[in-house]
Amino acid sequence: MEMAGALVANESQLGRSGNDRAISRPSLLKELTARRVRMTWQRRLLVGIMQDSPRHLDAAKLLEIARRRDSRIDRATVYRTIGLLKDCGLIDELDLMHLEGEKHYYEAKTSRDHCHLACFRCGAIIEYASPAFERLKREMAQHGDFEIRVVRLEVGGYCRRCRARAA
Amino acid sequence: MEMAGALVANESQLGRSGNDRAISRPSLLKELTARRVRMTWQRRLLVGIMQDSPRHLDAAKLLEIARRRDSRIDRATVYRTIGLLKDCGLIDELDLMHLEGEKHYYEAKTSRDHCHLACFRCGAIIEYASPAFERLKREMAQHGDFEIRVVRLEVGGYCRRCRARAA
DNA sequence: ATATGTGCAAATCTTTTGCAAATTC
DNA sequence: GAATTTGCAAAAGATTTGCACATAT
Repeated sequence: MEMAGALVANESQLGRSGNDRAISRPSLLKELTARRVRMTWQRRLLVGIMQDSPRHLDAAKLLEIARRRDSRIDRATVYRTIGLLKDCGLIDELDLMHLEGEKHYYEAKTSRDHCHLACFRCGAIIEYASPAFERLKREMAQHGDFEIRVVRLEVGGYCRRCRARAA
Repeated sequence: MEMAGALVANESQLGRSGNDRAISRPSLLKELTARRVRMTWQRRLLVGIMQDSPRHLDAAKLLEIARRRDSRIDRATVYRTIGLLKDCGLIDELDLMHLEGEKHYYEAKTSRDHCHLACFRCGAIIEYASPAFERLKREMAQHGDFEIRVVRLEVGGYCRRCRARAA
């Protein structure tokens, strides 16, 4: 009995969907202090934004939002903090199929990996998680004899709405 | 970031990953002429290199190799040709987990999609194809109601050899 | 007290672009 | 001959870095 996947979210909100359990996000701040990472107001600010943000942020957007709350924060700090969170494995880095430029997007790691379907036409980002994905990961780890730390599955194509519109 | 050794070439065993048949690569040149794309010696040269190359090339490496055969070729032409091939859906763009910098890597599209396992320690790139991957794609297309054009699955972690070495 | 993090500005790296000249069909 | 492609040089965009100063533990 093959269980199909779930559209986890549409462009913004990770939450619950269909008959899937909710997808949780651990507190980035807690995770950092648990790792005995030094805390500064800059890090608290940035991490707070990433935590709350409903959508995928790129470094520039993150800086912009942070600056609105405290203009003393610098671009370099944003990049350095992103690097820190990445190294700790607390956020994932995405390309979203480079729909607009070469920048990267970030999101707090969720309890279940999910992939991103990017519509070339309207730019919608659909998140998709499924047991088949988990199974594939398990298979790669076992059969490929590989200790998986990060997985990034991105798909480009056309969403239902755009296909209908083009027909 | 880290990255102990040099990027080991393609450690791939495309024909052996998963339990599958050999994977073929259609002739890029034929595909292009079939699409009535104008042919120039620059394009022939670049496409020939991509076709033959056993490993993943980035734009700079591609330019370097091309220049050895004809120094008149320009960096811009390389990028423009890559763009052309991408638009035609004849090559795939990879990040290989950004093991060294933000550049992109390219490979002629194969008859079956495969994913890339990148070892954070030794830099080896292992290619992995499997029916489970095909199944997942089918599921995403059907259940997510999405017309898939490009799929990119990249994994970062530690290969068997490096795990053994670290133990 | 000391190791670590930050702002600033400049540097680096990759990719893109405007335009006149060259090439392909 | 008209449309397209190229080389060149410069620009753009994203990210990183050196260093003197500030901050956290």
